[in-house]
Amino acid sequence: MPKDETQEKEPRERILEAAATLFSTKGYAAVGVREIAELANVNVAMISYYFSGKAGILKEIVLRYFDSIKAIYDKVLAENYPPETKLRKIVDELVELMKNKTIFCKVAITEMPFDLPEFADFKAEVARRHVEYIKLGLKVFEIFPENQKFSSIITPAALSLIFSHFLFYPIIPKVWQIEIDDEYYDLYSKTISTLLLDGLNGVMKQFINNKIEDGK
Amino acid sequence: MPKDETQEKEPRERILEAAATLFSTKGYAAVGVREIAELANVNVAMISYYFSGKAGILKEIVLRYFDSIKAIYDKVLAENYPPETKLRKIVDELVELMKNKTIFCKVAITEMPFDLPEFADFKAEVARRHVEYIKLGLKVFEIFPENQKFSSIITPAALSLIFSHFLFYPIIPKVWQIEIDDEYYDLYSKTISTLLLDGLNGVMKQFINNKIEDGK
DNA sequence: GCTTTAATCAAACGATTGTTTAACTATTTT
DNA sequence: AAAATAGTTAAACAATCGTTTGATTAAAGC
Repeated sequence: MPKDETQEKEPRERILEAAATLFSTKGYAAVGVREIAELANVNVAMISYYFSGKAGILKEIVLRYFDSIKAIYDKVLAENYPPETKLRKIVDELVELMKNKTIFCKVAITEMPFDLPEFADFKAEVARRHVEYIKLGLKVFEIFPENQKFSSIITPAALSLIFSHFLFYPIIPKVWQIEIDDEYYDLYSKTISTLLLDGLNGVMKQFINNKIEDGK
Repeated sequence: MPKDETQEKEPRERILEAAATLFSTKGYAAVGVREIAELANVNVAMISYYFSGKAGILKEIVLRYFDSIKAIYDKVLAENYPPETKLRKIVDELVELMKNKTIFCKVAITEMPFDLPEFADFKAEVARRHVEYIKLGLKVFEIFPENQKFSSIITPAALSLIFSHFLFYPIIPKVWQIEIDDEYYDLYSKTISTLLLDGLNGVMKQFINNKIEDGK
């Protein structure tokens, strides 16, 4: 059997994929650089060489994730559909993204809740860059365009709703005896879309009622 | 100023709270035992003495979280309300739980997606113990009592929806300029309840339609 | 008051952490 | 072909990891 190393991806990409795989199952902090290097089939020093440190890998993973999100966002918003259709398309695209880039998405999402000093500036910058986008989106979808509190509740709710499957992933096959295939993800996408859209409709009604009660 | 050490909680509890605080912000794997001991104002050896290791702390945190969930579950299920009211009460109680035990809940939830070897058996056991409960709940709430796939989608969706605020917590104040107080949590609880209930109603309709399409 | 048990401590354990160094090979550039 | 750059390596770096040891103090049992 000839060595297929020539057909292997470049070292930098191998490191990124190996790291994403390990981060997604064990979490960023629980993974050592030697473990990554071994899985990527490179020398440990290559991590600092290409990413100037372990933290650099996570930063690139998170950036790639946000770029994917942005691409979906731009694509759907450019189309000329009614708000509800746009929202359903967004959900479909996000589920599709997670199917194709599962480990990258899972890493970006599961590391969000944590506040490590070495990522403080990075996170602030990433958050800043995406604020306008989130707000623009809420305006396009015609969801509480002017209410800060509702936005701060709805946006995380929608995102964690869409990604819920991946947050609970290692638990799900242990609890329910189901086969997770393309058919399952179709049902998943459709169900989450409906849950989100019908739910948002209800919240909109509640929002309007609250306004009336407040005498506005 | 006299030393108030006598009024301090017992060492074991201090360790638990210090660890929960640190785990919730930095994640389990990123926190060292010396950091915990320092914050708890105890000697490092006390961690192994009381919890037989760092992993023991996380196990107790997770167990306490599940006990709280179970208590809420038992309480609401024992009451005689229609399914929708029960579900809304569950959400209210869960939000209340998160307000009072924020760091414990956040730790239990944020560590769920990870699979560390030292917790493999523990997680399997915890999952096993709660399968019957989840299934019983879906039956009581009259939500797809017999459909495995829908259950496996809806249950994680509902949970991550309810807990979404805490998953995104460090991000939220950076993106939206809002004051997070009791009033905010009231709105949060009401909004999430509506989103979930109206969303579930929509999914139920979809479920019934699918059955008809399948010719059942 | 003696003995036993529980609790706490500083110190050291070996293992592992992320990163850097300096030598080396391979590839480009000139 | 010579020089320069890029890529890769094993080894060592200091720092930190979680845990254990053995001594010491405090509390409880009799």
